[in-house]
Amino acid sequence: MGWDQHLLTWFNAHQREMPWRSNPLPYWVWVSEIMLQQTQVATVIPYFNRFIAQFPTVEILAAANQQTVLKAWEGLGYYSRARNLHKAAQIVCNDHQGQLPDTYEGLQKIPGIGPYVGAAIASIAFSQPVPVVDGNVLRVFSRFWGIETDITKPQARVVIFSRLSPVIQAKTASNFNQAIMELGALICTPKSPNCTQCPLSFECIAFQTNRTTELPVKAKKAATPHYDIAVAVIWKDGKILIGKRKPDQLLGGMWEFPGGKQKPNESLAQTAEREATEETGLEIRVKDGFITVNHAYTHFKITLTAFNCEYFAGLASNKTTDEVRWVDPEELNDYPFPKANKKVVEAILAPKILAQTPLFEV
DNA sequence: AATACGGGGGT
DNA sequence: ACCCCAGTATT
Repeated sequence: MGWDQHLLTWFNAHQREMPWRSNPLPYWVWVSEIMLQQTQVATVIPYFNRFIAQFPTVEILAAANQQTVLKAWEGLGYYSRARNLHKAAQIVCNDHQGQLPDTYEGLQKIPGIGPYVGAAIASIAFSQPVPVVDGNVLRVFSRFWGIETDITKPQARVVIFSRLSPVIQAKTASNFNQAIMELGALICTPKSPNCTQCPLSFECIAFQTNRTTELPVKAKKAATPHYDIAVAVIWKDGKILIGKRKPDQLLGGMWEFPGGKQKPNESLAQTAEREATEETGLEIRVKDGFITVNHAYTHFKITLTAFNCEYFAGLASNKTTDEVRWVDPEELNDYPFPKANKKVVEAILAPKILAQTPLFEV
């Protein structure tokens, strides 16, 4: 029996339940695979269930507005995935009669679908014998075949894709691809792989030569910089000013409080006032800071401090954002906020019990 | 080929 | 702290 058969047998016995596995409709596979990019299964499951309940078909997704889709994506990150999925749904409905292309090449013409998702949909939804090459696959086969190509280099994908292509078969393409990824997630883990339970260990070069800690070869990432950020929660007649970030940038289409990076020789309160004026044209004055949030993005880290601010003068304008809007505090949860700003929203809305002093002593 | 792009979980 | 995660688009 070949190693691929051992893999499939193991998968039949050990695969996890996932909502999109119960019924691999192309639309479900599509949505799940977009969500699963750089995101663990456990994180995706609740988002997937809510998303399918809210947008049960590609037509309903296409008809939704982008803000609704971003709100459904709120907290999941990589928001270009949501913007591309929404745009792609409209393309599929307008140009493809609501049907996804059913080939590896055709799928990759759809926005947001690259080599991985193209192969995943082609194999899982359409039984095409195309191998997926994700982070799990790179790790599993670097070890299994003793490949020493740095898996952060594009070349590693080419090498492993071409070696898997003659192995994968149409009849079992869906399970074959999912089995490798499941093996990578459950057994052939980055640290301390569970080789004693691995169905491929009998032929695994890394295991047989005791090199599982040396493979895969992977270049280290540079340390990310840290920035101090101040944001202004500007109050006027009981409303708060928020801005919508421009599309196709970091956190595009999401809402935020005006603010930015602290400059040298500047207090955080001064940062909040300067940035708020630069971004909105308003004249404001900081009253008090009320929360500090630490947050890590992909390429940098921030410490964000939020200040309650008093409005003095000016007409709010969208100098650096797509749109600015005065909203009631109770309306804040209707808007999609990225994580760090969401924590500021929660602090605004939280009852300030601890800050209150008793009205009278007994 | 290199870089930008979120956020959560594991060690 | 650092690494990793069912990657893609852009340069």
